[in-house]
Amino acid sequence: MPPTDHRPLTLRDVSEASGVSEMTVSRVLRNRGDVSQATREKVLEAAKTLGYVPNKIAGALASQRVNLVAVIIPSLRNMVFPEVMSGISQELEETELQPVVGVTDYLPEKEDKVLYEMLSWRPSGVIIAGLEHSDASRAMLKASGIPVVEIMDTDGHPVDCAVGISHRRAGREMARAIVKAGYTNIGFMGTKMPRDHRARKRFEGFTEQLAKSGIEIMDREFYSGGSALAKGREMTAAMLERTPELDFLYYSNDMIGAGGLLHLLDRGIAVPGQIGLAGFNGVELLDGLPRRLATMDACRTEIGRRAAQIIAARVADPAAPVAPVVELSPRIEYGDTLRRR
Amino acid sequence: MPPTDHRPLTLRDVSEASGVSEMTVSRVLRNRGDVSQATREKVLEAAKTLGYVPNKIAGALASQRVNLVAVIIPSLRNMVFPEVMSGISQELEETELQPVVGVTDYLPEKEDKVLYEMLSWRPSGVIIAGLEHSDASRAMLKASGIPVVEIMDTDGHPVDCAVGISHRRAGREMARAIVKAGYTNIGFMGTKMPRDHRARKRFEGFTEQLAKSGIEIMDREFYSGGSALAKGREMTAAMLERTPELDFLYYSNDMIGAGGLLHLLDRGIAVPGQIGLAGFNGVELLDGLPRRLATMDACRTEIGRRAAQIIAARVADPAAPVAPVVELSPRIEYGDTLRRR
DNA sequence: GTGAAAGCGCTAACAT
DNA sequence: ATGTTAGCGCTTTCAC
Repeated sequence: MPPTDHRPLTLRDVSEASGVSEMTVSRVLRNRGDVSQATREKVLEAAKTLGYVPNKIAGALASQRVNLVAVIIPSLRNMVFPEVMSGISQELEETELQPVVGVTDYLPEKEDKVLYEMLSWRPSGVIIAGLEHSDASRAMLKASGIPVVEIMDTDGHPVDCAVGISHRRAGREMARAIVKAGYTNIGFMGTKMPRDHRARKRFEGFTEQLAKSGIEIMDREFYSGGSALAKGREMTAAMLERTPELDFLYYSNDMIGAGGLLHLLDRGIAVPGQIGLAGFNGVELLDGLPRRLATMDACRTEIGRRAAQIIAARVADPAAPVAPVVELSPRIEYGDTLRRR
Repeated sequence: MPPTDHRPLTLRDVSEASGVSEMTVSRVLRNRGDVSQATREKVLEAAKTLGYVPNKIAGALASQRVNLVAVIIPSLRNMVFPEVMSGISQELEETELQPVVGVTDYLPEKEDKVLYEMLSWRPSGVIIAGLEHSDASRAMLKASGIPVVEIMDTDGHPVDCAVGISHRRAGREMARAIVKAGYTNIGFMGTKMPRDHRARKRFEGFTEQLAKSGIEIMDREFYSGGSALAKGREMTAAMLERTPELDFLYYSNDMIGAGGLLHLLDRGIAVPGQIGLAGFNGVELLDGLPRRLATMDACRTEIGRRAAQIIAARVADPAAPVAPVVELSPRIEYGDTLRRR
């Protein structure tokens, strides 16, 4: 076997193999312009037998167009983001655009880096989680001149436009429902992530609203690392030990809430009679637990869809009108752990 | 405000702003070659104040190098894959390489499309889930001339090389452990996914090994869609109704296994005394359930790491020696649902 | 319906 | 240490 030095095939190779000019080959491969049926077939045939794969790098440089949409999210391990991704993919499937994911691990420095990296590929648009970004990132986004949609959160000022829910409001509404249901001794558990602005805003909205009813959180605890389910169990056990008079536990996510629920059931504590529970996200994952945890849907797929729609519309027509902020309205799902009044 | 027509900045702009040749600007921005401290600072200053972001498309075309590694997986919604991704990211973090994800939804046609799409960006390597690909995909991978690592599975013949576990063996080993523990009336539950070759291979290995002990599966059921936990519950209930003499249930993944476990506990059935259970994957997610489900770790992070290492090594030195197949050895985790003999 | 020429924004290779 | 030249593989534009 000859030492096949792997020079990738070029348009020229297809051109020579088919006896058609590079230009016409290019037209056939992109379905652009009029090409006779005869030449079209010759070209396709040649391209296929050679195994030609077009070079998008050269194409993008020449055409100044890149069909990529940069999607920048904090993590893939929190089910929320894959679900947003699905919404985005579904919507972009109908277009020429393709999502490309970058992960920041909730680190602003990494966000800067990932964003810079992605922008250097000159994508057609950016979808980025959250409204809190470094000055450097905001500057890059503004200077990029491409459509930018900030997702998940609407409490703040987008660079370009935003699609999400108000986490502050979500926290307030949950507080209202809990107070209305007659609970007064309330504990909070969440993740120890100062960078998780959305969890923070929910917490703030929650405590503010409680304050309006003259209620203050009786106990709180934050965790990091490990299995959320197990942590929910442990934290709940510890908190009830410490503060036995609690009658409601609000969790910053459904997984730790589920852990808490399992602990209470193990202990034979009446839910929601003796102690009520609520989480956040509405993860389908948990359907199938002995009780359905009260929660609030974060509208993940819908957010992805809407964001993708905006990008697609702006790519199709840069002058397309865009609402600066699209705020979706999640509803409380009472499930079986928050009594209704 | 003048109608800022957004021509993105080029090297030339930085060159003019700093009074340094384009070539030297390029050198500074890439930390290549000797540049005096003075010019370096001038250039960095100019680039920063202008907000210049290099154009990787042009860079890649000129240098014929693209620091991207294509990672092609069936789904992001199955936690297995984000975990593999983490392993890959961790490992690539130390290099210049960057992972780019493509999702196939377990559809061969989509795999062809995604692969073609990614290869057209001329990545430095490909990491792709599974060993089963269309002829078209195998041909593309071979012709690409770049390192290709097929992951997750080692039962078959890789195009280039593979890192994973033998799912057939995993199925056999679980069968052996179950038989050894004295269970004989065995049921199986899994996903209705003819495309999930790894689940299929586990099932095949499982039944083959049982056959050697003269045991045949007594009942089986496959589901699709919906929450795995809930489905596990339902299927388990239905199966025990139908075939009450079952004393062991083997699930193709931990989520449905967990659903089954919750059902049995609700019903007050002794686990693993009356009925034993086992799943597959070793998802940390589930730590915190009332019992730890017997399972087998799929070595997800490790697989990602190893695959990334291979790509990185081959990019650094194309002649680097590579083992054609790296087979990791998952161990049975007995947990609390499979008695030990 | 098809082709030829110019150039997209960078970097390799070679000056100086 | 810095600059010059010639492309990378395509697409745009214009000519036929």
